[in-house]
Amino acid sequence: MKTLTSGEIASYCDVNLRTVIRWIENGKLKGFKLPGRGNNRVLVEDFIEFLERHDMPIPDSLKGDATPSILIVDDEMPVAKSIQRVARRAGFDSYIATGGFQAGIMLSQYEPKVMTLDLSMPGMDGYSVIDFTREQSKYKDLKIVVISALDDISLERALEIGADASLQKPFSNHDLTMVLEQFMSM
Amino acid sequence: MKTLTSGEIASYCDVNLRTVIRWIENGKLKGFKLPGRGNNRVLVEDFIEFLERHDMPIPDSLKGDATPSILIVDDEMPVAKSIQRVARRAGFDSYIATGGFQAGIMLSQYEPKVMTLDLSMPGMDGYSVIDFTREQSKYKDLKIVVISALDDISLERALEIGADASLQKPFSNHDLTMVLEQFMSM
DNA sequence: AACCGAAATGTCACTAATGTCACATTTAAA
DNA sequence: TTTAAATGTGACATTAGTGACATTTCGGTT
Repeated sequence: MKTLTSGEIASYCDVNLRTVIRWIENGKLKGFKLPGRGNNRVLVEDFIEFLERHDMPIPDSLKGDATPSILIVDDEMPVAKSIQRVARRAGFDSYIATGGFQAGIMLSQYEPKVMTLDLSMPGMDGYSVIDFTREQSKYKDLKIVVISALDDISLERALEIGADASLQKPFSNHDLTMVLEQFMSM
Repeated sequence: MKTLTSGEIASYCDVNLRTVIRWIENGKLKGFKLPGRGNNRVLVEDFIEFLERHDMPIPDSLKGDATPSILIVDDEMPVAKSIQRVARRAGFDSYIATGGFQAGIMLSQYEPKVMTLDLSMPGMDGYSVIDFTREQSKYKDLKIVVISALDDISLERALEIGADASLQKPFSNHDLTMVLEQFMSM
Protein backbone atom coordinates (compact mmCIF):
# COMPACT_ATOMS: atom_id res chain seq x y z
CA MET A 1 0.00 0.00 0.00
CA LYS A 2 2.65 2.51 -0.97
CA THR A 3 1.54 6.05 -1.54
CA LEU A 4 2.84 9.10 -3.32
CA THR A 5 2.69 12.76 -2.37
CA SER A 6 1.41 15.39 -4.72
CA GLY A 7 4.95 16.63 -5.11
CA GLU A 8 6.27 13.25 -6.18
CA ILE A 9 3.52 12.94 -8.75
CA ALA A 10 4.27 16.43 -9.97
CA SER A 11 7.86 15.49 -10.66
CA TYR A 12 6.93 12.11 -12.17
CA CYS A 13 4.58 13.83 -14.60
CA ASP A 14 6.86 16.81 -15.00
CA VAL A 15 4.01 19.05 -14.08
CA ASN A 16 3.39 21.74 -11.53
CA LEU A 17 2.29 20.73 -8.07
CA ARG A 18 -0.69 23.05 -8.36
CA THR A 19 -1.88 21.05 -11.33
CA VAL A 20 -1.64 17.74 -9.53
CA ILE A 21 -3.79 19.11 -6.74
CA ARG A 22 -6.34 20.24 -9.30
CA TRP A 23 -6.40 16.77 -10.87
CA ILE A 24 -7.18 15.29 -7.50
CA GLU A 25 -9.83 17.92 -6.77
CA ASN A 26 -11.51 17.27 -10.12
CA GLY A 27 -11.56 13.56 -9.48
CA LYS A 28 -9.33 12.93 -12.48
CA LEU A 29 -6.81 11.35 -10.14
CA LYS A 30 -8.01 9.38 -7.15
CA GLY A 31 -6.42 10.33 -3.86
CA PHE A 32 -7.10 11.12 -0.23
CA LYS A 33 -6.14 13.75 2.26
CA LEU A 34 -4.15 13.57 5.47
CA PRO A 35 -5.89 14.92 8.54
CA GLY A 36 -3.57 17.85 9.12
CA ARG A 37 -4.06 20.50 6.49
CA GLY A 38 -5.19 17.99 3.93
CA ASN A 39 -1.94 17.04 2.30
CA ASN A 40 -2.70 14.69 -0.54
CA ARG A 41 -1.65 11.08 -0.87
CA VAL A 42 -2.24 8.85 -3.88
CA LEU A 43 -1.99 5.07 -3.89
CA VAL A 44 0.64 3.89 -6.34
CA GLU A 45 -1.89 1.58 -7.97
CA ASP A 46 -4.31 4.44 -8.49
CA PHE A 47 -1.55 6.52 -9.99
CA ILE A 48 -0.55 3.73 -12.37
CA GLU A 49 -4.18 3.29 -13.35
CA PHE A 50 -4.34 7.02 -13.99
CA LEU A 51 -1.21 6.92 -16.14
CA GLU A 52 -2.51 3.98 -18.15
CA ARG A 53 -5.88 5.63 -18.66
CA HIS A 54 -4.15 8.59 -20.24
CA ASP A 55 -1.55 6.63 -22.17
CA MET A 56 1.18 8.26 -20.19
CA PRO A 57 4.56 6.58 -19.76
CA ILE A 58 4.99 4.67 -16.50
CA PRO A 59 8.27 5.36 -14.67
CA ASP A 60 10.41 2.29 -14.12
CA SER A 61 10.65 2.99 -10.44
CA LEU A 62 6.92 2.35 -10.11
CA LYS A 63 6.83 -0.88 -12.02
CA GLY A 64 7.21 -3.02 -8.94
CA ASP A 65 10.18 -5.03 -7.80
CA ALA A 66 13.48 -4.06 -9.19
CA THR A 67 14.48 -7.72 -9.28
CA PRO A 68 11.81 -9.89 -10.85
CA SER A 69 12.11 -13.53 -9.85
CA ILE A 70 11.28 -17.02 -10.99
CA LEU A 71 9.31 -19.64 -9.06
CA ILE A 72 10.39 -23.20 -9.82
CA VAL A 73 7.73 -25.80 -9.05
CA ASP A 74 9.09 -29.33 -9.18
CA ASP A 75 8.96 -32.18 -6.72
CA GLU A 76 12.32 -33.57 -7.80
CA MET A 77 14.89 -31.43 -6.09
CA PRO A 78 17.75 -32.29 -8.48
CA VAL A 79 15.69 -31.15 -11.44
CA ALA A 80 14.61 -28.02 -9.61
CA LYS A 81 18.20 -27.24 -8.71
CA SER A 82 19.30 -27.65 -12.28
CA ILE A 83 16.62 -25.23 -13.43
CA GLN A 84 17.75 -22.87 -10.73
CA ARG A 85 21.32 -23.06 -11.97
CA VAL A 86 20.25 -22.10 -15.44
CA ALA A 87 18.21 -19.24 -14.05
CA ARG A 88 21.05 -17.98 -11.91
CA ARG A 89 23.48 -18.13 -14.82
CA ALA A 90 21.04 -15.99 -16.78
CA GLY A 91 21.07 -13.53 -13.93
CA PHE A 92 17.68 -14.20 -12.32
CA ASP A 93 16.70 -14.80 -8.72
CA SER A 94 14.62 -17.91 -8.19
CA TYR A 95 12.77 -19.88 -5.54
CA ILE A 96 11.98 -23.58 -5.40
CA ALA A 97 8.69 -25.14 -4.31
CA THR A 98 8.48 -28.91 -4.09
CA GLY A 99 4.76 -29.15 -3.47
CA GLY A 100 1.54 -27.52 -4.50
CA PHE A 101 0.89 -25.91 -1.15
CA GLN A 102 4.35 -24.39 -0.99
CA ALA A 103 3.99 -23.24 -4.57
CA GLY A 104 0.78 -21.42 -3.79
CA ILE A 105 2.20 -19.64 -0.79
CA MET A 106 5.41 -18.72 -2.54
CA LEU A 107 3.60 -17.50 -5.62
CA SER A 108 1.48 -15.23 -3.49
CA GLN A 109 4.41 -14.13 -1.35
CA TYR A 110 7.11 -13.47 -3.92
CA GLU A 111 4.93 -12.57 -6.90
CA PRO A 112 7.44 -13.94 -9.38
CA LYS A 113 7.35 -12.92 -12.99
CA VAL A 114 7.72 -16.47 -14.27
CA MET A 115 6.66 -19.83 -12.85
CA THR A 116 8.08 -23.08 -14.19
CA LEU A 117 5.70 -25.93 -13.56
CA ASP A 118 6.28 -29.65 -13.66
CA LEU A 119 3.08 -31.07 -15.09
CA SER A 120 3.66 -34.58 -13.87
CA MET A 121 4.09 -34.08 -10.17
CA PRO A 122 2.70 -36.96 -8.17
CA GLY A 123 -0.55 -36.06 -6.52
CA MET A 124 -0.89 -32.67 -8.02
CA ASP A 125 -2.84 -31.75 -11.05
CA GLY A 126 -0.77 -29.29 -13.04
CA TYR A 127 -3.70 -28.41 -15.24
CA SER A 128 -5.81 -27.29 -12.32
CA VAL A 129 -2.92 -25.16 -11.13
CA ILE A 130 -2.84 -23.40 -14.48
CA ASP A 131 -6.61 -23.10 -14.48
CA PHE A 132 -6.79 -21.66 -10.99
CA THR A 133 -3.98 -19.23 -11.61
CA ARG A 134 -5.50 -17.97 -14.83
CA GLU A 135 -8.80 -17.31 -13.10
CA GLN A 136 -7.18 -14.77 -10.82
CA SER A 137 -6.68 -11.38 -12.36
CA LYS A 138 -3.91 -10.82 -9.86
CA TYR A 139 -1.70 -13.20 -11.79
CA LYS A 140 -2.67 -12.17 -15.29
CA ASP A 141 0.90 -11.12 -16.04
CA LEU A 142 2.50 -14.27 -14.63
CA LYS A 143 4.22 -16.33 -17.28
CA ILE A 144 3.78 -20.07 -16.85
CA VAL A 145 6.40 -22.34 -18.36
CA VAL A 146 5.30 -25.96 -18.36
CA ILE A 147 8.07 -28.52 -18.08
CA SER A 148 7.18 -32.16 -18.39
CA ALA A 149 8.19 -35.56 -19.62
CA LEU A 150 4.69 -36.11 -20.94
CA ASP A 151 3.85 -36.30 -24.61
CA ASP A 152 3.24 -33.43 -27.00
CA ILE A 153 -0.52 -33.66 -26.66
CA SER A 154 -0.35 -33.04 -22.92
CA LEU A 155 1.91 -30.04 -23.42
CA GLU A 156 -0.38 -28.63 -26.07
CA ARG A 157 -3.33 -28.99 -23.78
CA ALA A 158 -1.42 -27.05 -21.12
CA LEU A 159 -0.83 -24.26 -23.61
CA GLU A 160 -4.50 -24.25 -24.52
CA ILE A 161 -5.66 -23.69 -20.98
CA GLY A 162 -3.27 -20.86 -20.31
CA ALA A 163 0.40 -21.83 -20.12
CA ASP A 164 2.71 -19.46 -21.96
CA ALA A 165 5.40 -21.91 -23.05
CA SER A 166 6.29 -25.56 -22.76
CA LEU A 167 9.48 -27.57 -22.60
CA GLN A 168 9.75 -31.29 -22.92
CA LYS A 169 12.03 -33.19 -20.56
CA PRO A 170 14.85 -33.56 -20.98
CA PHE A 171 15.21 -29.95 -21.98
CA SER A 172 18.35 -28.23 -23.16
CA ASN A 173 19.74 -25.50 -20.98
CA HIS A 174 19.85 -23.30 -24.02
CA ASP A 175 16.13 -23.59 -24.69
CA LEU A 176 15.27 -22.90 -21.08
CA THR A 177 17.53 -19.88 -21.02
CA MET A 178 15.89 -18.50 -24.14
CA VAL A 179 12.41 -18.88 -22.70
CA LEU A 180 13.37 -17.34 -19.36
CA GLU A 181 15.13 -14.40 -20.95
CA GLN A 182 12.22 -13.76 -23.23
CA PHE A 183 9.64 -13.69 -20.45
CA MET A 184 11.75 -11.93 -17.86
CA SER A 185 12.40 -9.04 -20.21
CA MET A 186 8.74 -8.42 -20.92
CA MET B 1 -8.31 -5.51 21.72
CA LYS B 2 -5.33 -5.31 19.43
CA THR B 3 -3.28 -2.16 19.47
CA LEU B 4 -0.86 -0.48 17.10
CA THR B 5 2.33 1.43 17.81
CA SER B 6 2.98 4.86 16.41
CA GLY B 7 5.53 3.34 14.07
CA GLU B 8 3.07 0.86 12.63
CA ILE B 9 0.58 3.61 11.98
CA ALA B 10 3.31 5.70 10.41
CA SER B 11 4.09 2.97 7.93
CA TYR B 12 0.41 2.21 7.28
CA CYS B 13 -0.24 5.85 6.43
CA ASP B 14 3.11 6.27 4.74
CA VAL B 15 3.79 9.19 6.98
CA ASN B 16 6.57 10.16 9.33
CA LEU B 17 6.47 8.84 12.88
CA ARG B 18 6.76 12.38 14.15
CA THR B 19 3.55 13.23 12.34
CA VAL B 20 1.64 10.37 13.89
CA ILE B 21 2.66 11.53 17.35
CA ARG B 22 1.45 15.01 16.49
CA TRP B 23 -1.90 13.63 15.35
CA ILE B 24 -2.29 11.88 18.67
CA GLU B 25 -1.25 15.00 20.58
CA ASN B 26 -3.78 17.11 18.69
CA GLY B 27 -6.53 14.66 19.44
CA LYS B 28 -7.01 13.95 15.76
CA LEU B 29 -6.19 10.33 16.43
CA LYS B 30 -7.31 8.73 19.66
CA GLY B 31 -4.63 6.86 21.56
CA PHE B 32 -3.10 6.32 24.96
CA LYS B 33 0.36 6.31 26.45
CA LEU B 34 2.31 3.55 28.13
CA PRO B 35 3.48 4.24 31.66
CA GLY B 36 7.19 4.18 30.77
CA ARG B 37 8.13 7.26 28.82
CA GLY B 38 4.73 7.52 27.22
CA ASN B 39 5.06 5.37 24.14
CA ASN B 40 1.83 5.57 22.20
CA ARG B 41 -0.64 2.82 21.51
CA VAL B 42 -3.76 3.06 19.38
CA LEU B 43 -6.66 0.62 19.36
CA VAL B 44 -7.15 -0.91 15.94
CA GLU B 45 -10.80 0.09 16.02
CA ASP B 46 -9.89 3.69 16.80
CA PHE B 47 -7.42 3.69 13.95
CA ILE B 48 -9.97 2.29 11.52
CA GLU B 49 -12.50 4.86 12.67
CA PHE B 50 -9.84 7.52 12.09
CA LEU B 51 -9.12 6.24 8.59
CA GLU B 52 -12.80 6.17 7.70
CA ARG B 53 -13.39 9.63 9.06
CA HIS B 54 -10.75 11.00 6.70
CA ASP B 55 -11.66 8.85 3.69
CA MET B 56 -8.30 7.18 3.83
CA PRO B 57 -7.81 3.67 2.44
CA ILE B 58 -7.90 0.88 4.98
CA PRO B 59 -5.04 -1.64 4.66
CA ASP B 60 -6.10 -5.19 3.92
CA SER B 61 -4.17 -6.51 6.86
CA LEU B 62 -6.44 -4.56 9.19
CA LYS B 63 -9.66 -5.53 7.46
CA GLY B 64 -8.71 -9.14 8.01
CA ASP B 65 -8.62 -8.70 11.73
CA ALA B 66 -12.08 -7.23 11.68
CA THR B 67 -13.66 -10.39 10.29
CA PRO B 68 -11.49 -13.41 11.03
CA SER B 69 -12.13 -16.22 8.63
CA ILE B 70 -11.66 -19.94 8.22
CA LEU B 71 -9.93 -21.71 5.35
CA ILE B 72 -11.35 -25.15 4.63
CA VAL B 73 -8.95 -27.44 2.81
CA ASP B 74 -10.64 -30.58 1.54
CA ASP B 75 -10.74 -32.18 -1.88
CA GLU B 76 -14.24 -33.56 -1.36
CA MET B 77 -16.56 -30.66 -2.01
CA PRO B 78 -19.54 -32.17 -0.11
CA VAL B 79 -17.42 -32.54 3.01
CA ALA B 80 -16.01 -29.06 2.59
CA LYS B 81 -19.50 -27.63 2.17
CA SER B 82 -20.69 -29.35 5.29
CA ILE B 83 -17.80 -27.88 7.26
CA GLN B 84 -18.65 -24.51 5.79
CA ARG B 85 -22.25 -24.85 6.92
CA VAL B 86 -21.14 -25.50 10.46
CA ALA B 87 -18.80 -22.52 10.29
CA ARG B 88 -21.48 -20.26 8.94
CA ARG B 89 -23.95 -21.34 11.57
CA ALA B 90 -21.35 -20.41 14.19
CA GLY B 91 -21.07 -17.00 12.56
CA PHE B 92 -17.75 -17.29 10.75
CA ASP B 93 -16.76 -16.50 7.18
CA SER B 94 -14.99 -19.29 5.39
CA TYR B 95 -13.31 -20.18 2.13
CA ILE B 96 -12.89 -23.56 0.48
CA ALA B 97 -9.75 -24.84 -1.23
CA THR B 98 -9.90 -28.21 -2.97
CA GLY B 99 -6.21 -28.53 -3.72
CA GLY B 100 -2.86 -27.78 -2.18
CA PHE B 101 -2.00 -25.05 -4.62
CA GLN B 102 -5.28 -23.26 -4.09
CA ALA B 103 -4.91 -23.69 -0.35
CA GLY B 104 -1.51 -22.03 -0.39
CA ILE B 105 -2.70 -19.06 -2.40
CA MET B 106 -5.85 -18.62 -0.34
CA LEU B 107 -3.97 -18.91 2.93
CA SER B 108 -1.62 -16.19 1.84
CA GLN B 109 -4.37 -14.05 0.40
CA TYR B 110 -7.05 -14.26 3.07
CA GLU B 111 -4.85 -14.83 6.11
CA PRO B 112 -7.51 -16.86 7.89
CA LYS B 113 -7.39 -17.38 11.61
CA VAL B 114 -8.11 -21.10 11.36
CA MET B 115 -7.37 -23.66 8.67
CA THR B 116 -9.12 -27.03 8.62
CA LEU B 117 -7.01 -29.58 6.82
CA ASP B 118 -7.95 -32.95 5.43
CA LEU B 119 -4.90 -35.12 6.07
CA SER B 120 -5.82 -37.76 3.54
CA MET B 121 -6.13 -35.78 0.38
CA PRO B 122 -5.01 -37.71 -2.66
CA GLY B 123 -1.65 -36.54 -3.85
CA MET B 124 -1.02 -34.10 -1.12
CA ASP B 125 0.97 -34.68 1.98
CA GLY B 126 -0.88 -33.05 4.84
CA TYR B 127 2.10 -33.41 7.15
CA SER B 128 4.34 -31.40 4.87
CA VAL B 129 1.68 -28.72 4.72
CA ILE B 130 1.73 -28.45 8.51
CA ASP B 131 5.50 -28.55 8.54
CA PHE B 132 5.89 -25.85 5.94
CA THR B 133 3.31 -23.62 7.55
CA ARG B 134 4.90 -23.90 10.95
CA GLU B 135 8.27 -22.93 9.58
CA GLN B 136 6.95 -19.54 8.57
CA SER B 137 6.72 -17.01 11.36
CA LYS B 138 4.07 -15.24 9.34
CA TYR B 139 1.62 -18.00 10.18
CA LYS B 140 2.61 -18.59 13.76
CA ASP B 141 -0.85 -17.57 14.94
CA LEU B 142 -2.70 -19.72 12.43
CA LYS B 143 -4.67 -22.50 14.08
CA ILE B 144 -4.57 -25.77 12.17
CA VAL B 145 -7.43 -28.20 12.69
CA VAL B 146 -6.70 -31.58 11.19
CA ILE B 147 -9.71 -33.52 9.96
CA SER B 148 -9.17 -37.04 8.75
CA ALA B 149 -10.53 -40.54 8.50
CA LEU B 150 -7.11 -41.90 9.41
CA ASP B 151 -6.35 -43.64 12.66
CA ASP B 152 -5.50 -42.06 16.00
CA ILE B 153 -1.79 -42.48 15.50
CA SER B 154 -1.80 -40.39 12.36
CA LEU B 155 -3.78 -37.67 14.07
CA GLU B 156 -1.42 -37.68 17.01
CA ARG B 157 1.53 -37.33 14.72
CA ALA B 158 -0.13 -34.34 13.11
CA LEU B 159 -0.50 -32.74 16.53
CA GLU B 160 3.14 -33.44 17.29
CA ILE B 161 4.42 -31.61 14.24
CA GLY B 162 2.31 -28.54 14.83
CA ALA B 163 -1.42 -29.00 14.35
CA ASP B 164 -3.54 -27.39 17.06
CA ALA B 165 -6.46 -29.81 17.13
CA SER B 166 -7.70 -32.92 15.40
CA LEU B 167 -11.07 -34.37 14.52
CA GLN B 168 -11.71 -37.87 13.29
CA LYS B 169 -14.11 -38.44 10.43
CA PRO B 170 -16.97 -38.67 10.73
CA PHE B 171 -17.01 -35.75 13.12
CA SER B 172 -19.97 -34.37 14.98
CA ASN B 173 -21.05 -30.84 14.13
CA HIS B 174 -21.01 -30.08 17.81
CA ASP B 175 -17.34 -30.99 18.23
CA LEU B 176 -16.35 -28.98 15.18
CA THR B 177 -18.32 -25.99 16.41
CA MET B 178 -16.60 -26.14 19.77
CA VAL B 179 -13.15 -26.23 18.21
CA LEU B 180 -13.89 -23.40 15.80
CA GLU B 181 -15.38 -21.19 18.49
CA GLN B 182 -12.45 -21.81 20.77
CA PHE B 183 -9.82 -20.86 18.18
CA MET B 184 -11.72 -18.02 16.56
CA SER B 185 -12.14 -16.27 19.89
CA MET B 186 -8.43 -16.33 20.70
C1' DA C 1 -1.42 31.88 -41.36
C1' DA C 2 -3.01 34.68 -38.01
C1' DC C 3 -6.49 35.38 -34.53
C1' DC C 4 -9.40 34.52 -30.67
C1' DG C 5 -11.17 32.74 -26.33
C1' DA C 6 -11.88 29.27 -23.02
C1' DA C 7 -9.72 25.97 -20.37
C1' DA C 8 -5.72 24.20 -18.50
C1' DT C 9 -1.41 25.00 -16.49
C1' DG C 10 2.28 27.76 -14.30
C1' DT C 11 3.97 31.41 -10.94
C1' DC C 12 4.43 33.64 -6.57
C1' DA C 13 4.20 34.61 -1.71
C1' DC C 14 2.71 33.17 2.59
C1' DT C 15 1.35 29.96 6.23
C1' DA C 16 0.98 25.56 8.22
C1' DA C 17 1.96 20.77 8.06
C1' DT C 18 5.24 17.42 7.56
C1' DG C 19 9.99 15.59 7.40
C1' DT C 20 14.82 15.23 9.25
C1' DC C 21 18.37 14.63 12.53
C1' DA C 22 20.68 13.46 16.81
C1' DC C 23 20.30 11.53 21.05
C1' DA C 24 18.22 9.52 25.23
C1' DT C 25 15.29 5.85 26.58
C1' DT C 26 12.26 2.13 26.19
C1' DT C 27 10.74 -2.34 24.09
C1' DA C 28 11.17 -6.55 22.30
C1' DA C 29 13.88 -10.22 20.80
C1' DA C 30 17.79 -13.49 21.38
C1' DT D 1 20.68 -10.94 30.84
C1' DT D 2 22.25 -8.99 26.87
C1' DT D 3 21.55 -6.74 22.53
C1' DA D 4 19.41 -4.90 18.67
C1' DA D 5 15.44 -2.42 17.15
C1' DA D 6 11.84 0.98 17.94
C1' DT D 7 10.12 5.16 20.07
C1' DG D 8 9.77 10.12 21.88
C1' DT D 9 11.56 14.69 21.79
C1' DG D 10 13.22 19.20 20.53
C1' DA D 11 15.06 22.23 17.12
C1' DC D 12 15.25 23.06 12.59
C1' DA D 13 14.76 22.15 7.41
C1' DT D 14 11.46 21.01 3.64
C1' DT D 15 7.49 20.56 1.44
C1' DA D 16 2.56 21.20 0.56
C1' DG D 17 -1.89 23.89 0.19
C1' DT D 18 -4.14 28.18 -1.07
C1' DG D 19 -5.60 32.21 -3.52
C1' DA D 20 -4.90 35.52 -7.02
C1' DC D 21 -3.13 36.27 -11.22
C1' DA D 22 0.00 35.40 -15.41
C1' DT D 23 0.89 32.34 -19.09
C1' DT D 24 0.39 28.64 -22.24
C1' DT D 25 -2.26 25.41 -24.99
C1' DC D 26 -5.49 24.12 -28.38
C1' DG D 27 -9.46 24.04 -31.16
C1' DG D 28 -12.22 26.58 -34.28
C1' DT D 29 -12.68 30.83 -37.13
C1' DT D 30 -11.49 34.22 -40.25
